[in-house]
Amino acid sequence: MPELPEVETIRRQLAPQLIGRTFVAGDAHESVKFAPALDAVGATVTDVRRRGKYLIFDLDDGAEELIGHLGMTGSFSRTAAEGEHPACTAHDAWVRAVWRMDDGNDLVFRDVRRFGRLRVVTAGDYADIPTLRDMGPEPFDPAFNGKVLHERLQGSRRAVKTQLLSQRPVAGVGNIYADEALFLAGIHPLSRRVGRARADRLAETIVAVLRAGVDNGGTTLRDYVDAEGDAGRNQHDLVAYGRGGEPCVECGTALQTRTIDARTSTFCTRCQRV
DNA sequence: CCAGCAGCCTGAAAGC
DNA sequence: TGCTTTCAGGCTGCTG
Repeated sequence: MPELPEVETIRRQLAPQLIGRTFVAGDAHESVKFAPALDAVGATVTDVRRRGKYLIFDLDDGAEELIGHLGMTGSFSRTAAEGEHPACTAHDAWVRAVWRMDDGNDLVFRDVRRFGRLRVVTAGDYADIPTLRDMGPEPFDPAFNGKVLHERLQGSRRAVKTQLLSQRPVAGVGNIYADEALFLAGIHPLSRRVGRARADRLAETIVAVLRAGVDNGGTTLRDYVDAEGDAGRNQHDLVAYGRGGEPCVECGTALQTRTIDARTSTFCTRCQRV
C-alpha cells in the first residue's frame, strides 16, 4: 500500500516528465472519486509535490492544485498517447483516469480497488480534504523532532499506532512503516503514554524507516509499482510488518499479530512496552 | 469535539 | 474442481 516512500518515489519519477506540460484532454471513471480529474484539463503543471501520502500537482503557477491519493492500489504511469482522444477503456479495465498531455503522451491513473481519489482545488484550500488539512509535519522537515512528536501526541488519548495512522502527529506513516517504527523504538502499538524520551526515539525510527523506504524505491507486498512499472525493494528489509509468528530479530520471541482499529498489527510483546 | 466504527472496493488466498 | 468465505486497509462520514 502506498505510503510516503512509495508516493515520493512516484513523485520523483513524474516531476521531470510533467513540469511544463499541459493537460489538453482527459477521460475519467464516472465515480465522484475520479471524475474531478477532468477539472485539470487546460491547465499546465508547474510543479509536482508531495504532502504525506498525497501527490500535489501545482497547476498554472499555483492557482490550483490537482490532488491525488493512491489509496490501496493506485498507480500513475506515462505511456505514448492511445487513440485520437484519451479514453480509460483504451488501456485496461482498472484505469480510472487518463490525461492527454501536450507532448503526445498520456498520464494514466490506474486503481483496481478504487480506494484512491483525484480532485482539483484552489491552491491550499483543503477544507474538503480533512486528512490533508489536519496533516502533521513532514518527517524529513528539519523542524520535525521528538519534541514536536511528543507535543502532537499529547492531543489525544488514543493508542499511539492509531494516532500515527491518523496522519496528525506526523505525515506519511501507514500501517507498514508504523509497525516498523514502533518495533525499532520499542513501543507497543497500544501504548497511550509516550513520554519525551520515547518520543525522541520514535521520531528517529520514523525518519529512519521512511528514509530506508525511499532509498529502496518503496515496499511492494502485492500491488505497488512505481511510475515506471517497477516493484520496490524495501519488503526485504522489513523486520516486523507481516512477520507474525516469526522470531523477533532482537530477542527471538515469536512476533504477535492482532487487529488494532481494523488493521493488522505485528509486534514483539517482549521488546515493545506499553 | 472526540472516539469508535461501518462502508467503500476487488482480487488473491484460504476454506470447504 | 469449484464455490464460498476471508483478508488486505486509507480515508470519509456517521453516530453516540
